This record gives sequence, C-alpha cells and structure tokens, in this order.
Amino acid sequence: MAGFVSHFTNRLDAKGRVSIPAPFRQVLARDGFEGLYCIASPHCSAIDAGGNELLGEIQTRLDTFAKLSPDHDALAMALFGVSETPKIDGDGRMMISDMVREHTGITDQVTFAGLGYKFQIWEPKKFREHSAEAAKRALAMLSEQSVLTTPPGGSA
Amino acid sequence: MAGFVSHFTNRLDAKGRVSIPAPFRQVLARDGFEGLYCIASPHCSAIDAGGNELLGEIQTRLDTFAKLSPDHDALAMALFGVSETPKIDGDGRMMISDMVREHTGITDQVTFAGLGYKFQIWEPKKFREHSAEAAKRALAMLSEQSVLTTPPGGSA
DNA sequence: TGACCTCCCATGAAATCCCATGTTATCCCA
DNA sequence: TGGGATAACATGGGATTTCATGGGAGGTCA
Repeated sequence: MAGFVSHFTNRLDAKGRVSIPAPFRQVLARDGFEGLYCIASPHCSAIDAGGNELLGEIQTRLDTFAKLSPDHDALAMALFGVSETPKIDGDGRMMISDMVREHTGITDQVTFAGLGYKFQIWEPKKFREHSAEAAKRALAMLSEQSVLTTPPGGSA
Repeated sequence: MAGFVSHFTNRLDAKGRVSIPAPFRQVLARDGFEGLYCIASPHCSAIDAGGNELLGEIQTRLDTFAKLSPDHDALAMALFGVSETPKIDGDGRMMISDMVREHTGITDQVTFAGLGYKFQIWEPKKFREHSAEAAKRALAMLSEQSVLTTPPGGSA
C-alpha cells in the first residue's frame, strides 16, 4: 500500500482542533493504531505522526541500544518525552497541543505532509520552505544515486 | 506483459474529470493497485502515473536510505509530497487536481502517453513538442548504441 | 464553579455515484 | 463481403454522499 501520500492544509478552529485529512485517516484505520502517535521531529520544526508502523520504526531504532544501558534510557527518555498520543474525535479531528504549537510554530493553519510510513505536521509557510529545500536535496541525492548505478564508463 | 502502450487524448469535462483510456484501465486492473498513483515528473512538465509497479520503483529508491534519517525524510517528502492517489470512478474517470493542472499546464484536454511500466499525463501541445524531441534523442541513442554495445539476442 | 474536554448536530462546498446519450469499433449473419 | 445489430467507450449532467468546519450541550477534574 502507498501509505501517507500527498499533502493537505486545514484550518485550526477556535477550540484548537483540526481535521486530519480523510485519506490519512483511512491509512490509520488500516494500520489499526487507536488514535495517533506524535513525536517532535529531531531535525526539523515538524511533528512526525503515524500509527503502528511509525512506532515500530522507532522501537527498532531503540533496540539497537542494549536495554538497561544508559544510552538506551537516555534515548528512550528523549524520544518518548517529546511524544504524545492525541485522540481522534468522531469527526476525524485532533487537538493541537501546546507542545506541537511550540515545536512547529502553528497558529491558525496546519499542513499535513505524507511521507509514506508516516506523515508530518507543519506550519504551512515553514512547510513550503522546507519542501522546496527537500526537493533540491532529493534531486541531488537521486542524480548521485543514478551515477552509482550506471555501468562503468557511463555518463556523468 | 505489454504494459501501458500508445497514446490517447481525451477531453476534460466541466467537473474536472477525464476518462482514463480503456486500455490503460485494463493494465491498472491487472496491476491490482486500488485507484491510481500519480507523481509530478522532476524532468518535465508531465505527471507520471501508474500502479504498484511505479510505486515499487519509488519505494526502491527510498529504501536505500534509513527511515527516520534526515535524508530519508527529505527524499520521502520530495517524492510523496508531490504525489497523489486519485480515485477512479465507476466510469473509469479521474479528477485532474490543481497540482496536476499547475505542473502540466492542462486546461481542457489531456494526453495520456504509455511508457510501459507507467504512463504520463500531458497537456496535448506540450506532449507533441516533447515527443518530437524524444524521437530525435531516441534515434541518436539507438544508432550510437548499435555501435558500442549490441545486446546479446536482445529484443527491442 | 469554572476551565477544559467529549460527544453530538448543522451546514456549505466538493467529490462521488449513477444513469443517459451519441459515436465508434466489433461482431454476426446472410 | 456488405450491412445491420451489438457492444465498448467517451462524455454530459442530476442526485447523493463525503468532508471540513463551526458551534452547542453535557461531563469531569481541580
């Protein structure tokens, strides 16, 4: 399955709620996670969000450190300390918490960006900037990759 | 299998719908993907479209990077952020979104061009220009290749 | 008691479903 | 092999549903 794909911008209402885009809700329903798992992204001012697939990915990361080791504990605290599991109401909306607000700079609009196994929650303007940047990086990464997979004597 | 072959031009109706050419729909049905996967082509003002085979191509690219890493996030955002998965209605039609309109310049007609494992969505005039250009390049490449490397018993 | 959170309902716009029509390609039979 | 019957398909439009969004009422915890 394609997972979380495309991006959507929705309005935050007076109560601090936003509609999670319907296509994303369907992916979450298939995933089976009750509610939503959210964690502040360590490398950008966005929130990573998803269900069991995202959670599993994070667990896998943690498992590379031996349990009971200081490293494991520190990482676990750092990761779960900036995590939340907001509920999704009957109309498919979530609350934007203060943590999310502070980390993203969200005020009145929210952009949801699909990244396959997870999606990100952005302040719209920051999303546009970051996405343009990501496009540049991606182009560089892909062209580099195609060089590697080109048979010897291939073009530059 | 033959995949997506030949090209067709259909009209966009007042609601922003176009019929996907019947032969392409049959290929999609065999592929098994629910709906259609669309991604803006980075090289030209066309949309790449297809099913699981196209998606697999993109996933393979992504899988060379570790999930949760900045590189993976950037690439995923660049790829999935400019992707969509439009539904196909009971009559075999899809909606042309604003993203597609902007990237292709489509106004009232749409050209579907088969490329084997995927097909492309073009504004008809741009397609004609691009395809003439592509024909020239293909001719040059083929004549060059026949000197350098003749595939052993290769088919066209 | 008051701030906050859930659950529920209302509404307008947009997407989707369903049926109708004309045209073209395909089939079948004399 | 000609020509009418038939099926496939692109296209148009009305009816219905989905969805984002706004707001009210009851519940809960401090």
